[in-house]
Amino acid sequence: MTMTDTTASGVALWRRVADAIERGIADGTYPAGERLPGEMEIAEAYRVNRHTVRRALAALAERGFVRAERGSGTYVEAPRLAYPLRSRTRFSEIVGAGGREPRGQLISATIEPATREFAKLLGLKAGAPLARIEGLRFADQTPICIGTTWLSADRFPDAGALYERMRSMTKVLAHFGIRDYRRASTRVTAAIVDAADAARLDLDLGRPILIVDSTDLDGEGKPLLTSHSRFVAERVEFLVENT
Amino acid sequence: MTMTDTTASGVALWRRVADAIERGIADGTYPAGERLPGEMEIAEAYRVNRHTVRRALAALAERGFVRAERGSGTYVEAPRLAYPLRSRTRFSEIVGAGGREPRGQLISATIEPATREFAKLLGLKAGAPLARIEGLRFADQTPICIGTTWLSADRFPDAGALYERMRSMTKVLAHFGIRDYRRASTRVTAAIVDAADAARLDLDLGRPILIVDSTDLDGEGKPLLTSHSRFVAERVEFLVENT
DNA sequence: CCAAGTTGTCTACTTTTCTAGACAACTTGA
DNA sequence: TCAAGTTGTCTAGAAAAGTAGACAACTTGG
Repeated sequence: MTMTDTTASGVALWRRVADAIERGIADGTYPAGERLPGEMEIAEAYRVNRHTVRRALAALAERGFVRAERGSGTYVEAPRLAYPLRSRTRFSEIVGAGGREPRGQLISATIEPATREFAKLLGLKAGAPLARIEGLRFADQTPICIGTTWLSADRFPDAGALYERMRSMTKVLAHFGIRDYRRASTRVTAAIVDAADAARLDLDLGRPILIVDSTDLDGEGKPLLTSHSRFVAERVEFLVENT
Repeated sequence: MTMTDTTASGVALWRRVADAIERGIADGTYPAGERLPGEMEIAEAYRVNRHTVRRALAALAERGFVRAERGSGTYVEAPRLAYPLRSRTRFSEIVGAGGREPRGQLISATIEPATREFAKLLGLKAGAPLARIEGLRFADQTPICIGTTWLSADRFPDAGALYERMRSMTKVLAHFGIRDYRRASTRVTAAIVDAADAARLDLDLGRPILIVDSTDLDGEGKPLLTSHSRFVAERVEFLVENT
């Protein structure tokens, strides 16, 4: 594509460059995490001044599509995943709705006795066996979040193994005959990623994460599971329904 | 809407004004044929210089959306209906595809004996009874064309009454079990509208029309009907598939 | 450490867009 | 016929967008 466009389109040059680059990001020409061509190179490609390219990149950076690193280059940030926080929130559905491929990967599955806190959350006795399932979730190849889920090991035997096979908590619950469940509470905070999560999320140290603590209820309103998820802040944006 | 837009959007002021007016035309704020507010009035409404408004109107005029008349005002030209001329050409489908509501209205339905010419076209004997159906077709409230259709009165009894009820030739044919048919020949010419058509098409005298003569065949390749349509030139543009 | 290459920032200039005002040419309705 | 209101066309200037070049600050790889 060249910018040898004599048509007075009424769209600024820098905007056309920005749009072109954004298309390149969306269609995979510039994959997430990759380095864009240098400003000079882009300027030559579009036959435009370097400052015009900088204007375009600044606009893209503002929107979170790219990130400039002095002395190194400008890098593609995966477009943020629009993540609605509703009572019926399913990772796989949300990612799929965004036209991306959801994937889950088991990190660990253990059984541990319920603390008083978890027991209260899940309506169990303290010390009751809990399955603790930790999973890494992707949209396409991009890690989006790490989620730790606790649920009754008595009610859901072998939940960890099932998750490993099915790669989706929704499917695990369906396996136990639970066709529908809903979000009872959602709490959102932010923090700096710790080293373990940073490595798994392919994230630099010192970067922010969004933390979502939630509890889901089954059809009768009984607590089903509770989870603690850490989202890469720069890869998602939560949409809160204000009804 | 005001243009008190401090966001550096990268879209020229005149373009935003033009887009706003175009939306107004599309959504009926400025109905086809109506006079737009004066340039000064538009300029004040959008808090913009009159020359900027003129730039916007010039762009719209170039695209055929409006027509300026010195001393009088600027008038809305209905956006031209993109009308592909294919082997499978259905008025209702084409108009519907353009997001507009197709409508047919019967003008007259008579039975007349086939002239030698029509007999040859339709593969009938000279003098065989022909249904002659004249209809006015709209896209939304805008008259687009008047079509006169001839078809065998023996094969399609009461075609006129059916058309009056169904308001679509496609549906009339479907009623006789004809699920598909295709355009055999299409001939396009132009002329000046006559008084009778001008009145029905809500068109000034002296304005041009596009004349389409066509014959449709059924699945076995036998002639089904032939028609003579007069399109308001300024309301359609034909798209010819160059394969 | 150094050289090459990158982004960040500054000044200066040109070109285009937008604003401002005046007046001509024309239409409309009283 | 005339006055009011419209679009068409000038000139002029201010504001914004784009170009051009230089150099600083920084990263990377040898």
